[in-house]
Amino acid sequence: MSINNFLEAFIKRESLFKNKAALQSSYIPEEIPHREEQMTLIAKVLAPCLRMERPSNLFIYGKTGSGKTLTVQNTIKQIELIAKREQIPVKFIYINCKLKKVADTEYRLIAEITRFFGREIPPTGLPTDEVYKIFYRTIERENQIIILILDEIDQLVKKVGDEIIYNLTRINTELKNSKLGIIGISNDVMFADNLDPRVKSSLSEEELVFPSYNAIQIQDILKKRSSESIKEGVMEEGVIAKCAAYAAREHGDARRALELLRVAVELAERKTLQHVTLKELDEAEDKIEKDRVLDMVVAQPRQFQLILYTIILISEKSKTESLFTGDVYDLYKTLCGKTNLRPLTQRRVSDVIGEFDISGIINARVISKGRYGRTREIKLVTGEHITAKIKTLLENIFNA
DNA sequence: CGAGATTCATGTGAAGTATACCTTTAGGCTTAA
DNA sequence: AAGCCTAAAGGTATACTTCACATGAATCTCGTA
Repeated sequence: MSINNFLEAFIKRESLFKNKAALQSSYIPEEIPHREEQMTLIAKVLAPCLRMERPSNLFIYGKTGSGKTLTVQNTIKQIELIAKREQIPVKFIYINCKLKKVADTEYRLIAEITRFFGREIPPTGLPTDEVYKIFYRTIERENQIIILILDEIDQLVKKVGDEIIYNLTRINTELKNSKLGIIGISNDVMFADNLDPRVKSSLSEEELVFPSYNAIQIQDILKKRSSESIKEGVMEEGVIAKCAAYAAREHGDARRALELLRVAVELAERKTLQHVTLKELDEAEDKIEKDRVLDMVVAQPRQFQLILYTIILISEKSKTESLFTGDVYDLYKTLCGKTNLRPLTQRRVSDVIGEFDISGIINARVISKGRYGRTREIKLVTGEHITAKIKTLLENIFNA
């Protein structure tokens, strides 16, 4: 079939979607099922800002895909609406702390916040307290309430310590015109326990836990969203139930379930099918995982990619045996010679492996082999054919 | 045989270095009066 | 003389290196039964 034919056919064929946007992760639905309680609490905590009072800081936990971000955003949207109508100067700033090169250090976080007020901050070069001063001045220019939402705050604190949060909460004492409230969102339930008690008490003046969804609730969510976004009768019997079951298996991650559904329909559409069957669902699960990992790999710096490549090579050779930092480093060094890359030190490589572990591409555990020293035991966590995909991808990068 | 010492390979923290980028300042040149 | 541009000076954050010490269980050592 020529491309032209394909495109013609594509236009004539009816889409299986009614409103695809409703399945995308950026979509904020009008209603969030099973989260009424949490929404009211957030609203109660934040409400004082409509009277120009500083709301209590709020700390939220819950596993990924339990609706934390969505619920917060929805509540904010409503408050913003009222604030706008009543001309109350409330400003919400949402920042995801996980994003590399955006908000993963103290400097970058403050710089990023300040950027929300239209003030450009150079990527490096200024002293950090200078950036703080710019931040003060910018928000003090006008009388306003600022609510700062720090998503995945655990990642940030894990990397640079809890002093930032302390500084941020303390800013209020120095502000005259404006007021700052903080909402921290964390996936890690244990996170708060490792905080400095002072920081902890000031951050979690109010606390809120999002329980994971169970299978029935997920199914509920899926039904609701799919009726909004997908045409009637497209989903074959049992597909949604299966989709919910997949998600429930993963501690009730609703985001994942919705993505699964979307991709499954997309796949069916691409195959010019009229219905989505369980087969597409399985393929979708595979595709999502593959895309997620591959995107992550592509985004890594060269050195990181080469280290990952080494790990894949070694784990291929010795399928069952565990592999250790030393082996990786040796092979990595020789590969560096071939690729014309200056090898990093073992110290650094050790850190890189640690970072891979955090990002979830590999699994690295520090073990002691007794008489034979101490090292990290490294395992790939991706499935075999995905690993193969990564490998060819990396080979292309290094041959080019 | 078992408790304690030893050992190995690398984890990990602190301090130092290179690089890239920022602001300030001091010329040096141009321009207008 | 005032204004503007440029380059050097002095400063910072970040990624990485260097140095030095910490770790923890398998193995070894040696005293004891």
